Amino acid sequence: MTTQPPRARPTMSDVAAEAGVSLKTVSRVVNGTESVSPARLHRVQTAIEHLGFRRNEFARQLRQGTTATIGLVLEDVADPFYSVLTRAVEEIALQRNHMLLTSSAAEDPHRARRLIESLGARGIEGLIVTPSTGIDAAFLESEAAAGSTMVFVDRPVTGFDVDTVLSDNLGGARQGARALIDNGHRRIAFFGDADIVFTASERRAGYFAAMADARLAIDDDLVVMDTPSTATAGLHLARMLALAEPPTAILSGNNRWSIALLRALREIETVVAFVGFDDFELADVLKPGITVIAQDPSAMGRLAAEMLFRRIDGDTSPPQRVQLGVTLIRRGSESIAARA
Amino acid sequence: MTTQPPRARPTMSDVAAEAGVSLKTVSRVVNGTESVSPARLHRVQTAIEHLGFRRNEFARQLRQGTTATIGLVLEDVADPFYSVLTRAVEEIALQRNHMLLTSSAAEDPHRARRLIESLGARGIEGLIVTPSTGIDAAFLESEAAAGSTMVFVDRPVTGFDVDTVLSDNLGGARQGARALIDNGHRRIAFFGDADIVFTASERRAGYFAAMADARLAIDDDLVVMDTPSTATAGLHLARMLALAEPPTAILSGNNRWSIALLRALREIETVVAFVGFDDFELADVLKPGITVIAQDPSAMGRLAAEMLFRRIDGDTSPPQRVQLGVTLIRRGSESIAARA
DNA sequence: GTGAAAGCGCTAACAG
DNA sequence: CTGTTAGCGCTTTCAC
Repeated sequence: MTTQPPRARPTMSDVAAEAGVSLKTVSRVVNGTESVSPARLHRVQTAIEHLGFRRNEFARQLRQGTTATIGLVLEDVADPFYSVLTRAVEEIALQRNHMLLTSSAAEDPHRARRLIESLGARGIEGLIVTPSTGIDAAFLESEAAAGSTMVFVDRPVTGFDVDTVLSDNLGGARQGARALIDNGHRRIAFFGDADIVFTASERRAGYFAAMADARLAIDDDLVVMDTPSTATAGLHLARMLALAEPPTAILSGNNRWSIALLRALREIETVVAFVGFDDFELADVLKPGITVIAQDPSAMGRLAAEMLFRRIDGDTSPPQRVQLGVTLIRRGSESIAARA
Repeated sequence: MTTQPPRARPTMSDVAAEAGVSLKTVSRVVNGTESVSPARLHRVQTAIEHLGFRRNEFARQLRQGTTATIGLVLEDVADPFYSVLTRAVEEIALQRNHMLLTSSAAEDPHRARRLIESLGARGIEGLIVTPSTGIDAAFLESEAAAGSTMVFVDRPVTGFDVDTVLSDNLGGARQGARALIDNGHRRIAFFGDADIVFTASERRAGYFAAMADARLAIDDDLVVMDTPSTATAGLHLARMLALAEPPTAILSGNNRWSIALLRALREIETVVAFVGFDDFELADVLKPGITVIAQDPSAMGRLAAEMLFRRIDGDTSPPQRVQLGVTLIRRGSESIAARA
């Protein structure tokens, strides 16, 4: 067992000693800000290479009071919506020479809180958050007061007014429902996430609005607000299809419901008209192609990051809430006949 | 005597002053390591809450020489394979109270290098990397020597022996090709990424092996090694289907090729037997279900993170290379008749 | 139990 | 152009 000697990273003093110059001269060379005589410059550079010196960013940041790091807390990086958003934030951060600390709150407000505290303690300069449903607005406010600028994305936080980037959830769902109604459907089922989730209730409101626009009654039997799963999708479908007037179309409130529902529909070999909120890979390869209301997670991430950096740069204008449009992509599934 | 500018984070000295105790006592309370008399404890706690004090992690880390942060550099977080892997790494990091600095190298070795340097300078304790094809092994080695333990995932680095987590790429592709051969196919096309990509050449080798096992000749016209795109998928398919003996089956070397090919096949309304490397959402909803060779990105991430923390904890045993098995999931697309 | 003093590695301020 | 002297906010001796 050879225990390695603690290979201590060489410091600037080590370099200074090796090169026979002062600490400050090394600092000048490393930062390249001020000029140093060619002879010394060379000596220092040689020493740096020889020792394999790298500046300790922490010491520097401690001194300068800046960390060149931003944080991103969202529900789940493994979800395509968030992973695309993450990538967009990364790009902006990289442009600004900042690194990104990321973490998934997994829909758990306690975990979200812990993560945000942990990021705050690390002195991030700003934080982009998808605020978990149920997270304490007062906590976020105190955290923001403690130093890190915040931008909310995907969901707002009631009672705490900060820059926020949202999709037009209501308008999108309304548009999707209308596409089904325009194709002659009047019995349209809606599947959304638990209604405490902001996007879920907004989208349901869009569905209600479209139904009201067409003077169609809402049937509670056709409205499901629950966490998506293939099993529950199957149960609800079975229940609905056994109704005297079964639904002829489905409006799915999110990606995971769409996938669960399509899987369940396939299992019971049933075809109904379908529109889903959120685009997903292969939606165009299925037969018929699945019509979706597409958000632009990349644009949301980019915008949130840009807003954040504007604040970091000192912008003190009032907080703004930006709502991005969504796009109805017609691929055929919305126009399946009301009676198959 | 220094007047506090607005929004300055309170420090331990501020707390000490407010509570009328020494700095060290505050430190003791904050860390909870040593005992403090109840009276002072209370005074300090009150001061902490009153001032909204939070410990500056950077100062602490500077002093202790530890950052409680690990880095993750992969090709693209937006790719489901990597986003699932990321999530798994996050979980292990969280268990260990570490935060995660992530970034996408976007298949650009220069960018990868820049990111890794940037992470190294931030004093991360360890780094999990999907080494970009073409990245300099010497650079990685010097970076590792400079302090941060490394673990490679998904791809090895030739000439630099560190802990590595891989999938059984060769065995998986061989198994996939055999599934097609067993269904009577002899003209099997293979689509892989550019052959400088480790996983691509391994999988091609698996395809070659299966063909050799069955004493089938390789037809170069049926082997494509290129970056996936729907456009090129269409061109290659058109070319192949115009051959005297067109392929009756396709083995796709990765996720992106699978999607591009399925899209192109749908456009030209052609059905061939199909097996793809990497599982993907909705593979089971398509008709027929798409048979895949499934990797386990979550297990890969978890394993890589566990190996990394073992090293951080001081394990100095020789580097190991772990190969995870893959699973052939039969969903029907492999058994489409050789002549449609 | 408690506190004073000495740094961690770096940069800023101010001489020469 | 160069070096000296202070710190950044915290933990760590080592005294009391």
